[in-house]
Amino acid sequence: MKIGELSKVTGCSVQTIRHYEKEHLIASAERSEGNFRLYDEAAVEQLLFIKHCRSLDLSLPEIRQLLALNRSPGAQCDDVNRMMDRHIEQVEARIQELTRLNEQLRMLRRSCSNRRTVEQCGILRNLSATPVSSG
Amino acid sequence: MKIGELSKVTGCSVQTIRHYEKEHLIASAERSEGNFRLYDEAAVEQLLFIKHCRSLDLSLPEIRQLLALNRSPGAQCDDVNRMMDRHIEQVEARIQELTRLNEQLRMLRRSCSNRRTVEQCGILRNLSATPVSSG
DNA sequence: ATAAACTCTATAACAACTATAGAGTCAATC
DNA sequence: GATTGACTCTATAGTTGTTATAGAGTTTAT
Ligand SMILES: [Zn+2]
Ligand SMILES: [Zn+2]
Ligand SMILES: [Zn+2]
Ligand SMILES: [Zn+2]
Repeated sequence: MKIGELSKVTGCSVQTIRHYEKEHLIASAERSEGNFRLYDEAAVEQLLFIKHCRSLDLSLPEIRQLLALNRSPGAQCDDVNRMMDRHIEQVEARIQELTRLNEQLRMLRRSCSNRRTVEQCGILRNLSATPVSSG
Repeated sequence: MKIGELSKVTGCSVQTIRHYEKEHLIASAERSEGNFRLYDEAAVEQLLFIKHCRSLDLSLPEIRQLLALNRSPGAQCDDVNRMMDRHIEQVEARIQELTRLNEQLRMLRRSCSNRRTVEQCGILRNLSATPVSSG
């Protein structure tokens, strides 16, 4: 299987696959006589694993760590858990941050009722005022 | 006022201020005899405006647009409103996305109860399985 | 005169891709 | 056998909003 087919099968772009190889998320593929990368089913599996992780916003270094653990099946999985906990924390922190932001944005948006000139625009006036101290 | 003082007063780093100048968010500062940038109170105001916008996650192009509108006080402020609406939409979309993500992460996290070996780790097993189709 | 603290420009790094350019490979057609 | 088209290769730059350098120049104080 050449890289184009792997791309179709997995839904990862060709460049992304090459990028993952350069970043050592997948092993360097064997090459054909004409220097084309060649892949097998194992590559499909691994790429889908990576894609799944990415869909959960895990970073490439985090995924690299998970892949390494996956390769040493005897190890304890405390490391995996710690990583997941930290990652979940960060996601939740980001949600809180965006939620606070959203409230401020909606409040700001309410301060303009269209059809005004910029001069009287509550949005711009509020943006010009000293920002709300936000931690 | 030189750039270091402006930085202290506004809380923007020196590099950030130079960056904003390059990106035309603030006008090119006048220079001293020794080629140092010189600022006045208006620069402080404008930088605080930008900082306030950034704290709301408005992008630099968006801020550039707001600043331009601010400079033409006769214009209608429909543009401002449209931008804010779009921005709010995006923030809310991101919140939803992260919330869904968070649920999946927590579910995944529950599939491992520590002290197991990686081989039996529910997290890694689930990550290896075909991802949940997520729109 | 010299040192410390500041400023200048230009450039690279960050994350995770995406998009080019320019060259090479392969299969099929004429 | 030459040409076309689809594919692949490497290398490089762009995305976003900073942050961090390097190496040089300026100002202020001692
Ligand atoms: Zn993470
Ligand atoms: Zn308005
Ligand atoms: Zn926006
Ligand atoms: Zn586990």
